[in-house]
Amino acid sequence: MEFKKIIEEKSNEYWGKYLPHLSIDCVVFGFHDATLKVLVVQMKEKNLWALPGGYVLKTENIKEAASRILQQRTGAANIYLQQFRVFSDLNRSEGFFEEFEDTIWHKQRFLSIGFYALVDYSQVNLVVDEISDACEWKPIDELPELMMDHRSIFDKALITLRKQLNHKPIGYNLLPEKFTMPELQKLYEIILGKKLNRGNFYRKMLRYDILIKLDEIRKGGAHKAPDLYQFDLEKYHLALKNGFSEGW
Amino acid sequence: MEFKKIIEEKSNEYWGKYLPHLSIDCVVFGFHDATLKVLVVQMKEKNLWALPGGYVLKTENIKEAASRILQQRTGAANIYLQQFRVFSDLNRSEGFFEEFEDTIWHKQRFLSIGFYALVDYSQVNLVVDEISDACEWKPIDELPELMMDHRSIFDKALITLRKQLNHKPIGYNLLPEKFTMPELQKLYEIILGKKLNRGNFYRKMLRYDILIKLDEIRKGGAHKAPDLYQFDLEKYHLALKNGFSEGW
DNA sequence: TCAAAAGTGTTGGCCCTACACCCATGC
DNA sequence: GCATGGGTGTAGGGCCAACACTTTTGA
Repeated sequence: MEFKKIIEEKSNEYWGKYLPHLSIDCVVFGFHDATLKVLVVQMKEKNLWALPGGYVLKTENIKEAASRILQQRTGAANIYLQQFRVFSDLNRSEGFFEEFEDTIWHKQRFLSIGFYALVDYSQVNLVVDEISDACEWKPIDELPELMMDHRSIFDKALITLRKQLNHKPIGYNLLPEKFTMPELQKLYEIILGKKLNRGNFYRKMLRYDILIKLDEIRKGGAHKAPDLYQFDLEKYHLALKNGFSEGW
Repeated sequence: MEFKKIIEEKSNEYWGKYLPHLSIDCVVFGFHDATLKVLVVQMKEKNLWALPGGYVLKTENIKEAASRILQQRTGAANIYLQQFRVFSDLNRSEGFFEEFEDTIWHKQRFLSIGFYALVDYSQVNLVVDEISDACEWKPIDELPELMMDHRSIFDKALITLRKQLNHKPIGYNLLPEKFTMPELQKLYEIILGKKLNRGNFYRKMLRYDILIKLDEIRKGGAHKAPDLYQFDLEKYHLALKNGFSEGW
């Protein structure tokens, strides 16, 4: 079906189902191939990229809404979610649905609640929905141009992620269950945006006493097989309560 | 006029003026008499205390809304404001306006955007409005019972304030222009909830290089007159960009 | 044999805590 | 003289950055 038709059809349904004026946009981070990636969707016929988002049912709270939106998009449940900011500028959607009637749902003034999400890249199966042409992971330094104010939503999410690295279980949620020390270091380096010294990183991580060294190693790669670790969840959450010391 | 009458009268006006389902609640901090205080208002006839709050005009963004709400309440403009969280639980207002018609503005489901505000206590003139009996500063450890989920809004604000102490101009906005080193230290101790060593605090503050020592001292008190300082705004904001090192 | 990973050692420096001591001064 | 404030000294410890060396091992 044509984009305009779909939007018009949805409109009536949405007015009854969702809270007006309120949307949710998600910045979904995943880590793969030593790269931090973000989920973006391409709007049908608009040839424009956007952050995955949706609306808040009249019968749910905003975290449930974000969770539902992402489950539809990724197939994954129990995604780690943090709200980080409300975007409320009057002109944030500008003339985006100009060609539609004023009574259409999408043409309201929307305030958007920004969530960032951390997912295990390997657990995600992307879903392309009715109003999008594509749904893809993009490296954070190769993001396409995003519609409306989604670029600044992303920017703010990344800054928040960086600040919370020592206070939230970010490593745990972005990495697969088993991972190597170089992978963990790479993740930290990307989020912080700077190189870290290997030896010092290794010692500091072990000193935190939140990792369990497994009896396995990762075979198959070139060179020496790296050791595998996993988080000691109990100690990890205990450490997060206090926050790790800052200042890398 | 009677509380019920006022509410009913406001209702029609509000439906036209404000965005539905959305409210703003402010946790306003002030520092006075070596005590961190919070602004609370007493609801008329309800004998219940609440955080000062309001709604978002259809023609303003949320920061403008919070600013307007606080200006009406305190007479002060240019108040330092930070949004920190959206509160969206379905039962957060419970049966608070039970005795009213379902169509009344106040009986909607509200999502509330939490702001914290930092004000110079000495610059504030409190205003009691139509639907409140009182508007008072209360020490943070002597807060009265608050309506709805306002207690948890306050709790979250205080936690946020503590976390942001080294990343936002919190000292600057809570203190008068000129202040003494013991006052500054007291403020830090209260926000952090622990005693700090005087000599070390003094050296650390000076090392930051964000204070200007004035040629005046505060006469009149008992004992030795303490030196007065003010913030070097330029250096202060520069330092905040990077964030002071954590870990008191 | 080469390259990546693992593990360890060392150095100097900074900052933190804790405690202690000095001086100044208002009442 | 006493309480408060201003200012400084120091000892010990922790962590950090930077650098360097060794060992292990898969392809």
